[in-house]
Formats: sequence, C-alpha cells, structure tokens
Amino acid sequence: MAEPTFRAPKGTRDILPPESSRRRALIDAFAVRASQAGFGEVMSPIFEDLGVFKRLGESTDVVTKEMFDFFDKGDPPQHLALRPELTASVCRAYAEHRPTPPWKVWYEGPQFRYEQPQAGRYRQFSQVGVETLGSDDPQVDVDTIVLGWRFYQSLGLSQVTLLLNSLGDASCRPAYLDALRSYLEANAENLSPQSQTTLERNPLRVLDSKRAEDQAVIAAAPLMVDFLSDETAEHFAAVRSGLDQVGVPYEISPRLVRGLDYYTRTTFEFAAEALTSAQNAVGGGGRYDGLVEALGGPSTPGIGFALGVDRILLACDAEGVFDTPAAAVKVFVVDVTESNEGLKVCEQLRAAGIGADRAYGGRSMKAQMKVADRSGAPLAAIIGDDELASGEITVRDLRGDSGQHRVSRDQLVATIQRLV
RNA sequence: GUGGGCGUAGCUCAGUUGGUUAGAGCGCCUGGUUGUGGUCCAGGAGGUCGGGGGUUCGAAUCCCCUCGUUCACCCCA
Repeated sequence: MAEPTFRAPKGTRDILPPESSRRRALIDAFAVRASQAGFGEVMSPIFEDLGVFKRLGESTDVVTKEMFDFFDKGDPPQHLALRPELTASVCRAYAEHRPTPPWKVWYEGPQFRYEQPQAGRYRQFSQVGVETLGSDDPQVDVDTIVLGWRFYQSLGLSQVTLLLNSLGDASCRPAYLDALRSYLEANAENLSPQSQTTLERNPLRVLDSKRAEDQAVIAAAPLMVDFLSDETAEHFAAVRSGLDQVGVPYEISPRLVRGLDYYTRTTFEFAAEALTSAQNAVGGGGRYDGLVEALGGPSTPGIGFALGVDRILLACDAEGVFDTPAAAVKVFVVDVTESNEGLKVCEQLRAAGIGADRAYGGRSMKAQMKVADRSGAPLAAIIGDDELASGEITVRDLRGDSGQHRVSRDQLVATIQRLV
C-alpha cells in the first residue's frame, strides 16, 4: 500500500459518511430524550486547567497516566489538559456559575485518554451524558438510570444489562475499606502480582480484576452492602424500589466498583451482552456528592451517567439494530443539456425543502443515472434536449415500478411532493 | 506501560519449498445501448507487495529493526 504522508493519530479515526450520519442520528435521539426529561445542553470547553481533572482522585488512572496535557503560551504558562471525561467539567461550571439547583444538564462530545487502543477503546472517543446537581433525592437516581435505560431501548438494543451497586459514603465506606484491605492483605499470596500492586493503591479496584487467579479471593471478599450505614442503605433501597416501580430490570452487582474515585452511594453500569470484546460497558455512572466541593464550590450532591457512543454503535452492530438513516436526497437531477437547467431545477427543489443533488462534469446520461442510483434518491429528474425545448422535466421512479412521466417546470415541486 | 496476531490494488483477500512483466472478486471509469440506473457482456485505470537494512545469482516470500494496525492485560465509555 502506498504509504500516505499523514494519517489520523493513533487511537483516533475519521468517521466518514454514511457512518457519520448514524452517529449524528444517535446523538440527536439522545438530545430529544434528554431535553424531554428536562435537561438543557451544556457545552463546556474541550480543555480545562489540569487541576480540574486532578480532583478526580489520585488513584484514578484516567488522571494519573492517561491525560493529554500541555502548557499554553501564557506567562506564566498554564497547565491544561484535554478533557478525559465530562463530569469534572460540569462540576467546575456549576461551581463557577452557581446555577439554581437542581441543575439538570446533558452533553455530547469528544473526550481524550492516552491509552492503548483496542476494540471499543479509542484515544479520542465520544460520550453522551447527563448530570443533575443539587439534589440527593433517590428519585433523581432513578430518573437518571431510567433515562439511560430507555435510551438503549429506543435504539432497539435488547441485550443490555443494568448493574447496580452502592459504594456507601464518608460515613460508612472507610470502615468497609479497612475490612476489605485487611482481608485482601491476609490473602495477598493468592492474588496475582498485578492485583497485589493494585491493593496498595486502591483495594476497591482489586474487585474489578478479570484475572482467573484472583477470582477465588474476590468471591469471598467482604461486600460494601454489608457495611452501609442506615441512611445510605435506606437511600439505596429507595433507588431499587423506584426502579421496580417503573419496571426497569437490574442486577445487584455487589462487586461493581468504578474507575473514577469520586463515586459515592449509587453506582451503575450498562453492559452490552452482545459485545464479545473485553470492553462491553456501554455506559456507566453514579453519585459524586463531594465533587463540586472538591472543585471549590458549595457542598452539592450530584449524579449522572456517561454513555459511550462508539461502543453503543458497536453493540448496535452486534444486535443488528439502529441502521444508518436513509439518504436525505430525494431527487437526483440528471441534466444532459449544455445549459444551466439542471442547476436551476436543483436549486428550485432545495428552495422548496426537497433534498436534491446532481452530477457534475457533463457526463453521459448513463453515467449520471448510475450516480443517481447510487445516491439512494428515490426519484430522478431528467432534463434532456426535448425537455429543455418544451419546458418540461421527466420524473423517473428509481425504486418502485411507477415508471416515468413528464411534467412542466411549474408542476415539478408538487409532483415530487406527491411521490416522496 | 506489557504481551500475542496481522500489514499484497479504494475494499476483502489469493500468491504453492524464494524463480520470468504480482493476481482474483467487489468497487471505480469507458463502451455495448448516440436520451435511462439497478441485471448481463467487453475493455480500462489503479500496486515502488507498510518503511529501512540484511541474506541470496534472484525476496511479496527468509532474518533483523522500525512504523502502523488489531486483540488481550491494566483501566475505562
């Protein structure tokens, strides 16, 4: 293969049509559902002060080793980073603008993590998500989770499992962490070397290990649910009860821990069972009641989720749902005269709100018809010398069997509106 | 950061134990059909075999390095 001079950087890719229109449709579908649920769109910068993301936690890989960071040209230079996720940006924006709670926002856009790419994992990836700041009512948790669940359903995905857990809060998690750490340390010789390293950094994360040799130790480890304070347990129960009431099925996953350290209480993940690759989490989220405060804002509870656009589309492929939308072009104009007639007809159709395209370069009718067919347009508007002379246009059905007939220029728009 | 697989036309891939001007299907262009696509037929364009070095009379084929890609670990969407 002739090596191109440049290519998209590692872990990034060009999304070309028609795949790009499928992503656009997915994001639009999410936007509709989120706004119907009372969320407004927040558009925050693609990069932030590095400090914003450092607040996510010192044992968070996303922060410690996966950041795209750089210095700007200021004096002194500011240390910036491409956003590795959006919850921190939203919390920063909340602390900065102090909107009236509860503040419900949704977002969409690229995020960046410096990782080894693999199936369903890119250095630039895209997420859609929501955040609600300023309320710790368990019904907010339910509303949030249900929104995500319904979104997957609306795409046609049927093999998504909702995993649910509570990670406790400052009143009860420390006691659990102590118990977990003592247990794991006592059984360290039966853990993989990698998990032994993880244990020193963050014992919770050991529960996430996929290595076979760790599974026996993990299976017998103490569980957070047994350590929840009365208040936290009650909150968790209210969330479960709300999900039961609205009929969203879930699976309690007592070992579900998530990679971002800020999570408290409710945490959840959406797993796509149709994906056979290792990265089958198509979405995840939870409460982060201390994050706004950590960013210098008022003590504010928060909950949200992020859904991975790239992985959702992989899951849709695996389930054979959510096809690429049909082409927007309804009429393909074929003009074999040496005039500007095709140009004018195309413009007339577009002005009337009818999607229209045409061929360039004065190609033969056969060649233009071929392009018309390929365009996906259901109709062709043909202009030859005869039509030009009589002021008419031949409208041909490219998909059905209604044949073709001539209409005057004046009748063209009405005729086409009747046919499409 | 660690480990494995793979890099031959735009795409999917063949290329026999290293041996003449490197092939197929699809796609693309032109024509058969001087006004008609989707079927069919005939032509055509398109490749320094990822890059560099080495072994050899001779390398797409063997060896080394490198880049890319892919899968997995770590971690996450």
